[in-house]
Amino acid sequence: MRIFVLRTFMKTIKVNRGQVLQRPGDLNSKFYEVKSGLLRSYTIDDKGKEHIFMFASEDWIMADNVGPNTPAEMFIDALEDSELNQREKTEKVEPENEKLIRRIAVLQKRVIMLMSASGIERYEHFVKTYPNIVQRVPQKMIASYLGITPEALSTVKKQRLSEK
Amino acid sequence: MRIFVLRTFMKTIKVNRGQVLQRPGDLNSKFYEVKSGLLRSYTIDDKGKEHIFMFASEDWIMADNVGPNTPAEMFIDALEDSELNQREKTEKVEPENEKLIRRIAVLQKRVIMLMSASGIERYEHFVKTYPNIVQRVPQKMIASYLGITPEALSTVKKQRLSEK
DNA sequence: GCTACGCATTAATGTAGATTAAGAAATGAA
DNA sequence: TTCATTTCTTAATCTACATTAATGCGTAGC
Repeated sequence: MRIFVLRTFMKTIKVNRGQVLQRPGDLNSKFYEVKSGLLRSYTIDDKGKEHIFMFASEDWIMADNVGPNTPAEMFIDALEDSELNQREKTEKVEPENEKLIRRIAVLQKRVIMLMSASGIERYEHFVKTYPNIVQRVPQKMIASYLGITPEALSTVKKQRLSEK
Repeated sequence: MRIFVLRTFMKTIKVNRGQVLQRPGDLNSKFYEVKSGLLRSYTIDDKGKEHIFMFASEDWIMADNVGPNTPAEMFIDALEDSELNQREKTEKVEPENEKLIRRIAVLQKRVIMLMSASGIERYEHFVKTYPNIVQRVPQKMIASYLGITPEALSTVKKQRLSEK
């Protein structure tokens, strides 16, 4: 039993192989439930390289995990002719859900960083995002979080410093 | 307004720096809301190397994202003396939440794999987990999902094959 | 049936970061 | 404060994977 009556503007749509459903920067507040076919989401980094974030086949949900009315981070397109249920992200969400969605957004960013950014770039992103954590834990734990060795972090930090 | 009255056996606890709250394999069905202090979760790979999955400071929630009554994947310990609200994962969850939690579990696994497994190991895990996807997309997209180049995947697959 | 384009494979070479090791600095316990 | 332990830095060497490039293959379109 649900308490919120969701005014869900659900629409069933058919898309062809190759069709793009979302581009980075779009204020697309939709997500897609795959009834048949196959979708993919991916980013393109500064070097022009594609990084696939996820595939979604039958019964999976495909969404760019950013809030509604936040510019999209990723491309979404169809790898096969597909049939989808399209819904709005703006459906009322409970506060409990909101926390989970925020956690998914953090993890999405983390995966993208791990796949497309160098050690020093991940470090700089971390420092910007969690400045308070940086001051409270030893360097080697930050290295461990970033997926590099403390030695590499030390070396790479010095290099970056001397460049400025 | 919530419809489910959650019988939440919430308990406020204090832990000292260094104290371990959870070990891999534990059937620990608890999660922790950090009131003060700092927690960390991490795995140890086959080579004995630590990989920090997340830090949780004030107002963050620390949880090993596996279902209740599923053996834990990670260590959780305190990096500072901390005060925590401890709750049970077994609180009633809505089906909507359940989907989100499953997605978080998938992402958690993905991050751990990216940090601690080699390309070929990630490939083998992917094939085992999504055998149907493997057959439906070109190799180069699987490589992109895994975070390696198609060339590397091709080479490494051949090596593995000749070893068997 | 061709033709062309995307895909897979292979090999040569390059590089970010791992590993190892040793000394310096910081931190914590007594 | 002192001693011991952990953490950080630096440097030399090593390795997994990236890059580049060339070749052959499969398949969709003509």
